[in-house]
Order: sequence, then structure tokens, then C-alpha cells
Amino acid sequence: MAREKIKIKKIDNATARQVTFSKRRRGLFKKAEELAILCDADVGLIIFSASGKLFEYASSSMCEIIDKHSTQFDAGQKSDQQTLDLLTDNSAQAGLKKEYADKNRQLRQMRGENLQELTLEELMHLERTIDIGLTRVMERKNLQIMEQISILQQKEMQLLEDNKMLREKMELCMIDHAPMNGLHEDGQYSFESIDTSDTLLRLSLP
Amino acid sequence: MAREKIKIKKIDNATARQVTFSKRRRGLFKKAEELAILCDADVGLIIFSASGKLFEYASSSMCEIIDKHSTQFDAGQKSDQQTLDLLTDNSAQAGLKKEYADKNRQLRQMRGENLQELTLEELMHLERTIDIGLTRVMERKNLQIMEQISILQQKEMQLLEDNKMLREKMELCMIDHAPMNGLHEDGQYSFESIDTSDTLLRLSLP
DNA sequence: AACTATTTATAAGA
DNA sequence: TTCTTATAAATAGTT
Repeated sequence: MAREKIKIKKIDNATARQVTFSKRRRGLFKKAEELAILCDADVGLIIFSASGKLFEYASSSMCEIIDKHSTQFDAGQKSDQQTLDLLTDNSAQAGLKKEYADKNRQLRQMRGENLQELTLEELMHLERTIDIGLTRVMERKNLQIMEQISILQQKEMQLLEDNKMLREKMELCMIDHAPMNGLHEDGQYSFESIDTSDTLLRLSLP
Repeated sequence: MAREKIKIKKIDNATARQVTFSKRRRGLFKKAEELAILCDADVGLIIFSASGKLFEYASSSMCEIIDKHSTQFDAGQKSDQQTLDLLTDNSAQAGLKKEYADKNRQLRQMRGENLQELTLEELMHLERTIDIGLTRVMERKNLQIMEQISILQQKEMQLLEDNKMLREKMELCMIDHAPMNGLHEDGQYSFESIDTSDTLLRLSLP
């Protein structure tokens, strides 16, 4: 987002990577705090550098956030919720079952199943939702494909370079030795050549 | 960072606050992912909206990140948490929660959210699934639209027919009676006429 | 670190 | 909600 646009892939140069890490880490912390303040949200951000060093930001306390996170389905405090759960187990489970059924229905409808109960308005809304999802998935897919292609192109260039050097060495070798012993009079040498054809089409899936 | 500079304090207007929350949350997730990729860092981001809804991003897995975080700070915290979880999750509710979480993940992925954990192969499969769903929804929608149009056209034809008959009767009536009693000498009769204009544009949604 | 030329994010408005 | 657009912010490459 500056002098040049960069590809979002691991920065090769270790120094540049470290500098970018510092800059962007600060930027991310700032934006996390702004979101928490502007929107009254509770935000927790944990970052481990490649070397394992911990950096963290929390709008409240990290323990509280992690605790809330690990009990994401319980609305209130853990101990209170536990008690409530034990007392009103049936109704709590019923609520969860209802939510589960609802999510399941939504999912089926996004797959184009059980549409008969929907009105025209609902169908139009569903179409829009799915279309947005499809666009996002395709964007993400294309990003990954471009990354893979980029990596393979780099590999191909390296291999072509290596190949060229090998051929040059081979020619020098011929000039030096062919007149001396008269072998290989047809001028053909066979040697293992690395095949780089079709590289761009084979995408190694992670 | 836009039309006007804003002060970083809680946004008063609830609607504006919600809109900003959505936009900035998305921006924050994007930047978190970029940092993780560019700098080979492990990033975990947990956001609770003011209403308590959870949003999260993790470059690896959130459990792993939280686990690493807890061991760096306070080794006892996590194990207590785990013990509590084990005690809580003794019932069938645990299984249901897990299934619910899974459905919810699938649903979000179909909406194009939380795609960072998917491989290229998975993305391609997801794209196909969504595309099939979209086609089905569009087919169903078009079917309903054609049905509605057909019904309305039939109604319109019927009304036009009725209208025509009424006019013919009226004319007969004028011929029969106008010379007899001399009423309505101006030849104008007023009667309730059914308005059929604009019928095709108003689709009555069931 | 500091400096910018650019890219990116986003506040308001539609 | 979503889209647009003018403007504020972030930041990549340089010094």
C-alpha cells in the first residue's frame, strides 16, 4: 500500500520481513483499539512472531476474552450459566436444538434445497446472499491460484537458468575434448535435462 | 479515513455504529491475515460485538493460539479451563454444540467468510456447491415469477373481458331506454369500473 | 527512523 | 443492506 503494490505472500528478505512485521503489527493494534472504542466491542488480538515472541492487545482483559470465547454458546458468566444449564437443562437444550435446526435449514436453502416454502422476496434475497458468497469464494480461490502460479513460475525460471548453464558448460566441454579423442562425432551429447514443460498447469495442492 | 476525519470515541448513533463495526471488522480481519502471511506470524483475533456476538480469525487454529498464549503467561489458567469444559460437556449437549458449530462454519463459508483455513481443492469444491445452489435458487425464483405473471395476466384478461361486456350492456341499455324516458341526455353513465392499470408491475407476494 | 508516492481503508451519502 | 466516492490512513521502498 505504498510505493509499489505487493503480493500477499511471505516476504523473502528476512530484514524486510522484520521491518514490515513491526510496522503492520503497530497498525493492526491501532485498528483493533479503534474498533473496540468506536463500536463498543470487546477485542482481543494475539500475535506470535515467526521467532515465537508474543505480542498482544486486549480492549478488556485477555483472560476474560479467552474465557468468553471458549464458552461462546453461553450468554452469561460461566458459573452462572452452568447453574442455569443444570436447572433448566431441557429448555437450554431445546433452544440450542432450535438454533441448530435453523442453521441447518439456512444451509440447505443455500444449497438450493427445500425452497418451496420461500416467497419470491425471500428467494431474491437468498440469491443475492449466495451470489456474494460465490464472489468471495472465487476471489479467495483466484488469490491462491495466482500465488501457486507465481511460485511455480519462479521455480521454472530457476530451472531454465540452471539448464542454460549446464548446456554452456557442456559446449565448453565439447570444444575442449571432442577434437582430442574423436568420440561423439555426430556432435550429439545426451544428458539428463530437467523437464520444465507443463509446469504452469500442474498446481501442487497444499 | 474518509469523507471526514472522525474522533476515536464511541459512535453515538446505533445504526452508524453497527455499519462501522461491520466495515472495520472486515478490514481488521484482512489486515490480520495479511500480517500472518507476509511475516509468517501466527495471529489470533477475537471480537465480541456490543451485543455479544463472536467473530474470530486465526491464521492457524484459535485453540492452538490460545493454548500458546496461556502457556507463555500462566500455565495454570488453561488447565483449569479445560477441566471446567470437561465437567460441563458431560452430556449430549456437547455433541449438539459441536454439530451446531460445524453447521455454522459451513454456512459462513458458503457466505464467503472464514475462508483462510481452506485449501485450493476445498475452495474449488465450495465454489461448485455454491454455484449449484445459486442455479437452483434462480430456477425456483424464475418459476415463481413466471407463475405470478401468468396468474396476473389471466386476471387481467378476465377483467378486460368483464369490462367489455359491461360496456356492451351499457350501450344496449342506452339504446333501449334513452329515447323512452329522455334521462341521461348527455349520454354519460357513471359506474364502478375495475382498475386494471399497472397490474403487471405489482407482484403480490404470498 | 523519517520520508513520500501510492495503495488501501473507510465516513458519508445515495 | 450495498455502492460510490472523496478523503484520511497505512505503508513499501528509499534515504
